[in-house]
This record gives sequence, structure tokens and C-alpha cells, in this order.
Amino acid sequence: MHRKYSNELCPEMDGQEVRVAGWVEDVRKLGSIAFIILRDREGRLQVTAIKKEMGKERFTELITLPRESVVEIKGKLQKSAEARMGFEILPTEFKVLSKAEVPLPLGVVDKVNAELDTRLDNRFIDLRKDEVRAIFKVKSLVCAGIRNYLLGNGFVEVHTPKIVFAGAEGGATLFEVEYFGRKAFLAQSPQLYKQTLMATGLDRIFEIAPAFRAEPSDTVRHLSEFISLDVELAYINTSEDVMQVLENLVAATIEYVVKNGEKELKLLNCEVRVPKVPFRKIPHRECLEILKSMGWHGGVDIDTEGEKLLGEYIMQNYGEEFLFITEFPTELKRGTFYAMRKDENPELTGYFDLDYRGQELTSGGQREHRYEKLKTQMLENNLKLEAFEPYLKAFRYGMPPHGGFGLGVDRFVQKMLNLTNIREAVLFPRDRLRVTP
RNA sequence: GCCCUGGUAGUGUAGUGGUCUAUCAUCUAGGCCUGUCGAGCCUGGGACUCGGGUUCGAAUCCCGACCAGGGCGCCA
Repeated sequence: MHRKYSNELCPEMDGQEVRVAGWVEDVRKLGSIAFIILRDREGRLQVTAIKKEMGKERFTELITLPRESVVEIKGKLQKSAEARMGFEILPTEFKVLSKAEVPLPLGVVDKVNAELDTRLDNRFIDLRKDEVRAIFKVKSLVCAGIRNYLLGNGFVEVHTPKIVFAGAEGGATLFEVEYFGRKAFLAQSPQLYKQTLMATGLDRIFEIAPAFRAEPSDTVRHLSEFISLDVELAYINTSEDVMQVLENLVAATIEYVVKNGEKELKLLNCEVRVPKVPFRKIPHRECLEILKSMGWHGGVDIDTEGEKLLGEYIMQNYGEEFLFITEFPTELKRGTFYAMRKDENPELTGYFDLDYRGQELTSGGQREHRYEKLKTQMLENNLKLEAFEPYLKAFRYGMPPHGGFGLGVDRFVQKMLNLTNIREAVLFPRDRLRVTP
């Protein structure tokens, strides 16, 4: 007899023998009868144990199982007006597959909430809650939506190394690893590799992979390990071409999630809106003017508060959630040595950020593909060219114009689902203080 | 790294110098109950982060460490 999930059973199967298995979520004892709520991947069902039918010993063994024990039950499905699902299972046989210790470090259905830290320490139990698992089903849909769009538009999925010879932007935020007696690093971004691939004929590539940052950031939107979607495309004319791919990708991905994740979004109480393309694009300098008119006291860079205000601004004035901040001044992108500056105005780049509900989700733009200019910009940053030789070499033997972006997948999920902390969107988050579980 | 706030049963909390053999809920153990579904009722159980200090007396005040929550910088 095949094991059935709870959603494969129905009142119309009245009288059939069935086999089910799952976690004992709750036992409601009423003396000679007890109701066991059994939870599996798909939902819950009620097992009704009756003492005089089972015999005192087996009855007691079943109904005294600690909560969250795993049990397999064979029994007769019976239509029932009293049971929530319209049916219940009268056990004839059962097998305890795994008894749970008491007390639980974290309740699954307790009537008190647990703090995030407690939940993360006991993530495997935390994930037994439907609404917590739903976050990761949505995340899976986000990745599927991304792949679906990109593969359908001529992009090739690639994998670049995560143990690397140099960082993308200097050495301050790199995790060092000992590599057979030599010094290597965990990749903070696939930047150098995805650019290198533009010199190969793959032309349009993407990667969904972890990135590592040793920044001592301590916020609800930073992690030391996060999932980065990186996209790079060759033979572009300007950063506009990159933005177009990005906005279409984001809109298509959200549409995919809305279409396929209806149940999860409802469970999470989230209304996700599919954005219209093209997204609004406002140059950096105009953003500063808007912010000043809103009473913002910032400098030349848009800070966290500025981002939030801009998010409110486009929501109030246009009812939109996405905003491209374009034409970042060179001054702010100097560290991004590979950013192309405008030939007609070297003080500006074509670089952009994409903000989602007032938070940065992506940055990208056209890269500098001309060897001499790239070298000059690297020297400006005091980078040792020898250390970047494997990267630079790719620019000397035919490198087409190209550009791309990196998008924080965890952050995308966080903003989409309105999660207050990015850690909620990561199964086992890594931050400055947390390396376990 | 900086600023603010906090750390009390398994979980979540009340308690700001003696009235604390520390509150409440949840949980847990046992009991009653054949229709529960946030089951109900009865009886038990379980905690002051660690190390110094002040004081006749510290969960409470001070110092340090560790940890957590939020904010900033930076970023995805």
C-alpha cells in the first residue's frame, strides 16, 4: 500500500484502507477517544483513536507520543461530518518511526511567538511551519522564474569559481582562505569571470550562486553569504540595453511567482503586484533634487534614508514600486573600476541602481571594455595590475562592448514578501556572528 | 566598526534595591472526560546570561565580557 499525502485523501474514499505518515502536531485527549493531528508536507489530517477499538495498550502508546514525533499509520478512512476535512482515519496499525524528545526547543503550533534568533537556532523545526516553508517555495519560484525568462531569451547559465585569485573591488571585504599553502579568497562577486566570458562568444550569460562579503555590516538587509544573480551580455550599445533586460526579467519573474505561487502568497498574506515595463528611470542628479525638495539632508550620495524617501516618492506620485536611479556620477563609482564613463562627459557613468520599494536591489551598467581605459581606471584605484592579469588578458585579444548587473536574490524575496529581516529569506543565514547551524 | 535598546523556566513575558520561597501565558508531567479542532477543567514541574564590584540586602545599581533586537555607514 502506497503512502498517501494528506491532500490525496478525501471523504469520497470512505471505507478505504490507507497508509499515511507524518509529524504528530497535536493530540487532543478526551478519555477513551483521542484526536491526533498528523501533519505531512501537504497539510494535516485527523487520526481518531478509540480506546475500545485499539486496545488500552496500543491506544495509550499512540496518544502519549510526544508532539512532533514521526509516525506511520495504517487505517480505515471514514467519512465524518465532525472532522474538519470531512474525513478521519481510524488506525488499525501504527509504527513510531521517530520519537521526539521533550520539551521541543521551539514549538511548531505553540500559542506564543518565538524570536527570530531562536527560530534560526532551531531552523529545522521552524521550517515545519507552513508559512515559513512558503517563503522558500516562493524563493524557489523566483529562481525558476529567472531561469525561465533568461533561458528563453538566449542566455546561458554558467558557473564560475567561488575560490578566486582576486576580488572584484579591492581586498577589504574578502574572506581569505588557505589554498594549498597559498592565499586565495571566497568570491565576493563573479564580476571578473562573467566579464571574461564576454570574450568567448557565449555573449549572454547568467549565474545564480553564493557570493561572500566580509563586510562587518550588521543590518536587516545584509549577510556575509548571499545568493547573487549575475547577468552579463555582450554587443550592447549603452547601459540602456542592460536595463531593458533587467526590467523585463524582474517583471517576468514576479509574474511567474504570482502565477505559480498563489497558495504561498496567500499563506504569507502578501499581495504582490506585477510591475509594468519599462520602469521609471530618474538620473542620479535629479533624484538628489527630488530628495532636497522633500527636505532630505544628504550629501552627494543617496543614503539609506534617501532610498526610502525615493521609494515613497514614486509610490505616492506614480503608484510604482520600481525605480532606476541612472547616470551615477563617476565620483561615486570610482571604486567600481570596470564601470564605463561617458566619453562625452567623463564625470558621469551609465551605471544604475534598481530600487524595489525604496531599497537597492541591483546595480549594473556598461563595463569599460577598452583595455587602455580599463587599465587607467584600475591604476586610479591603486590596484596591482599583475594580480589582475588573468582578467586583463581577456581584454587584449578581442573584447566586445558589454554590460550586466548583479541582483540580490535573497533581498528580492525579502522585499517581495515584505519580510522585515533578510535572514527570514535564507534557510541558514550567515552573518558576522552566526556561522551555525 | 559606531549609536540606541535589551538579556528572567523549553518558548514568549511581568517585575527597576527588602513586600521575590519571582507574575502570566504557552509548554511539560499526572488526573477527569467518546467528538475535539486555539478543546475544557483539576493538581504538579520548570528561569533571573557570565565574571567582578557597591550594599546589611541585588533579577533590580555600577564595570567588563558574551549574546540579541533596531538604526547608521557600506552594499546585493
